Amino acid sequence: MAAVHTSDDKPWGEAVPQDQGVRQAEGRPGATGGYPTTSGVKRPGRSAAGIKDVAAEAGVSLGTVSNVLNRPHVVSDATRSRVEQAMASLRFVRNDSARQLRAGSSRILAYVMLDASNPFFTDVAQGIEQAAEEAELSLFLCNSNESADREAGYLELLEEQRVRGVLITPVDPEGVRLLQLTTRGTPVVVVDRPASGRSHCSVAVDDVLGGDLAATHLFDLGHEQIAFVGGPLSIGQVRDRLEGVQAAAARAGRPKDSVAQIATNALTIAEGRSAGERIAGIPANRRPTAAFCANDLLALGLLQQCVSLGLRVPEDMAIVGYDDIEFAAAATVPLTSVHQPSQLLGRTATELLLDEYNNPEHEHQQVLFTPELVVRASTRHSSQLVNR
Amino acid sequence: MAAVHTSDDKPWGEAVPQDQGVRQAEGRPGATGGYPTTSGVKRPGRSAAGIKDVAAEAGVSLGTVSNVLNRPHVVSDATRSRVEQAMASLRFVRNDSARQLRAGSSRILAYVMLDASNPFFTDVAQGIEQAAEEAELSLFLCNSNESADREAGYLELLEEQRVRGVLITPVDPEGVRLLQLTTRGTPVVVVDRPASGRSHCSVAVDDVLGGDLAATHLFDLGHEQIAFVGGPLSIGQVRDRLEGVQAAAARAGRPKDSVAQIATNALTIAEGRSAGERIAGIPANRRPTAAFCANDLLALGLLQQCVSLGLRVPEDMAIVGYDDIEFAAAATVPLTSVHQPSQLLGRTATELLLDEYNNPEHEHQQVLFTPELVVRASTRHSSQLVNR
DNA sequence: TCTGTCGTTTGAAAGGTTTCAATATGGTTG
DNA sequence: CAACCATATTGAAACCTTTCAAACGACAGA
Repeated sequence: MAAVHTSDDKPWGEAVPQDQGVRQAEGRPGATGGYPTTSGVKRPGRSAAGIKDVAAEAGVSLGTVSNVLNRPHVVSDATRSRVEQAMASLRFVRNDSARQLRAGSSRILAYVMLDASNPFFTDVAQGIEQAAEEAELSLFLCNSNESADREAGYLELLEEQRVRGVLITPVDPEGVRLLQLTTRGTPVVVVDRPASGRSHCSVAVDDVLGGDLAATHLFDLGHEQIAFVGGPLSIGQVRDRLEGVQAAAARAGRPKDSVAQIATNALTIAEGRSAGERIAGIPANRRPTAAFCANDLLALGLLQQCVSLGLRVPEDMAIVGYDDIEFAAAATVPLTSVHQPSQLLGRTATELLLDEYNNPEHEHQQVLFTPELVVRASTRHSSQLVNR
Repeated sequence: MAAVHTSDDKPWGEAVPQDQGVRQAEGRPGATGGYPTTSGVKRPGRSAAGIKDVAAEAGVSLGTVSNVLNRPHVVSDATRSRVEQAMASLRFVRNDSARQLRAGSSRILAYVMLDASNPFFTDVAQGIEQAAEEAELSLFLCNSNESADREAGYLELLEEQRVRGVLITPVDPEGVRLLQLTTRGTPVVVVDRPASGRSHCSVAVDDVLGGDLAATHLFDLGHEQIAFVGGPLSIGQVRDRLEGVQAAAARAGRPKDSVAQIATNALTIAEGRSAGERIAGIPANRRPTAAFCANDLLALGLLQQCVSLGLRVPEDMAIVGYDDIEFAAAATVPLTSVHQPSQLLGRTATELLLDEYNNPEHEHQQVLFTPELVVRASTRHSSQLVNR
């Protein structure tokens, strides 16, 4: 029973082979070979002392123990400490399922995020978390990872869990599930998209304006030909930002073809690189001199590819991103980007959610924030290097 | 009741003022001013149709409805569809608290992550999520954000929720709470740190070896003086990586002072910049010609600062990071980095957790993966630009 | 017609907590 | 000394589901 496992026996199911060696030429392989494993023992097994056992141990009634848990002030100091001691010695852990079943209310909020690996959304999550903490609520993060199925699964789960409320940046804002939630009584706030109907609150940033700001900035700098890098257009944010670009072009009296659309399949770094390749492939005389990317990931990929193909940024190619994530500001050529108040977005969404829960007079709102352009070196000639 | 709110009345609690205008000189302010809000109406109110109501509506017994939910095959087609119809018309949502209370088991896993905004951990989370999905379990993410309090709060909550298991990259690996969990019967797997005791499984990467790989690489390239950028040393990973560096130096027969320690207060981009400033401030003849950073965030900050202060990378300053996050590979000067199999880490941890739950013979294991050095342009002279 | 079998449905118990009206215990006041 | 009060504690009901032994009905075989 207390045997020590050797590394060739793998008691925990499928083996996890380790790819090893150095990826590229130079490195040293280091100590290759599998992973050593050792073992501990004992499995305590959920003993599950309940409130009842605690009561018995402390020589009081059920109700008193419950009071210690929920209304400590009504119970005398002596009894309370006796009960607390009993809890400790029995290793009592309150069963939240039972509590919630009886009490009806949960202290949990959930944020179903579109893509946990995009720093923009983790920023939003941070804002939510702060607001939740102030309200003494806990936050669970769920990553739909842009899969509608996963999103639906999480929504179902959260509904069954009777969470206090759900914040979500939806894959499909028109999905039935979202409506279902509110219809059946779980408050929902949509983050980073205006709500489609009037069935819940939403908090978003004016993406059309954001696109406009970016394009106007580039036109003001004298660029005649700019590229809009982004896609697919099924993503509302992308559509809106492009619309803003076109509005800016129109307002500035530019011809329709002053904006070249470079379509991408997703808003990722890899797609940004691919876009960079395509742009660099355009003959220099017809090549846009500036690119506005639908988000910073694309912009970073684009930036990298341009530099690696010998285009200078911003001299040969000015770049504007969107979201203003930390990595955009931290790029070797710091990126000009359209800043969204991401934490504030999260905080506001949470406050709306709480209001919906607490305030019987609550009425759904669509809050729209204003984005800001943050100008950095990627659109500013190096002669005027005033970074940071 | 269906009144439309004007923007100067803020029914949802504390006002959220919007900072507006453009950060730096160039931009256009765009449409400034507050946010317009509109309102919908109606609050459905948790009506809460239960299994009982469904049974009544469908004219069957409680047990039958439960069977439809849990063992659909035992109930006749006719009854089943009748019940399903009743569920739909009553908008029935199964109450998971009650289910879990009675059934005892939860289908939820949780990953308490150290820092949701560090891509390394979201990569780990991705691996966990995949493995969880294959086992038909759901994953909740909790962000301790490097706060021991928050971590403790989450652990308590998860324990009360009776989740199936907890994966965690702990702030404090020695914390009592962690022990408590396992003692009381919630399976725990520690991720990215070897478990301290033998009370639970752990999955980690050999950080000493990683540091060794990095330093050896730099010494092999001919660097005489290298800097180790990282801190605080209270973080185990940092200690180990530094230890690896020193081991490499010793093995290569380098003098003790061939490694300069540049201490940081955290593993962030900002701290990386600050380290860069300090390094650049060293007189050129005594300045290290290479830096190994305890993680990629530091390395990115360092890279940016060096370039902005006129040091060429890698010619004047070679840089090696750690974690090999996507942004490291995507930097304008792609970063050499010590790769950790982050997704695999998550997947393996999950498999260990499941084994602990399913297999009565389970014994705790400490799995250690081997890191790999990925060489990129930040340590390779541009003459041999073979990036990817 | 009786018995046994199979597929379906039922009824009641159980799970751990919270809530609340009711009771017990001392202590004060008139 | 009785009546009253405040404070502390109790007991039982309720929350909604799952589980499982038992009941049921129909039907085949004897």
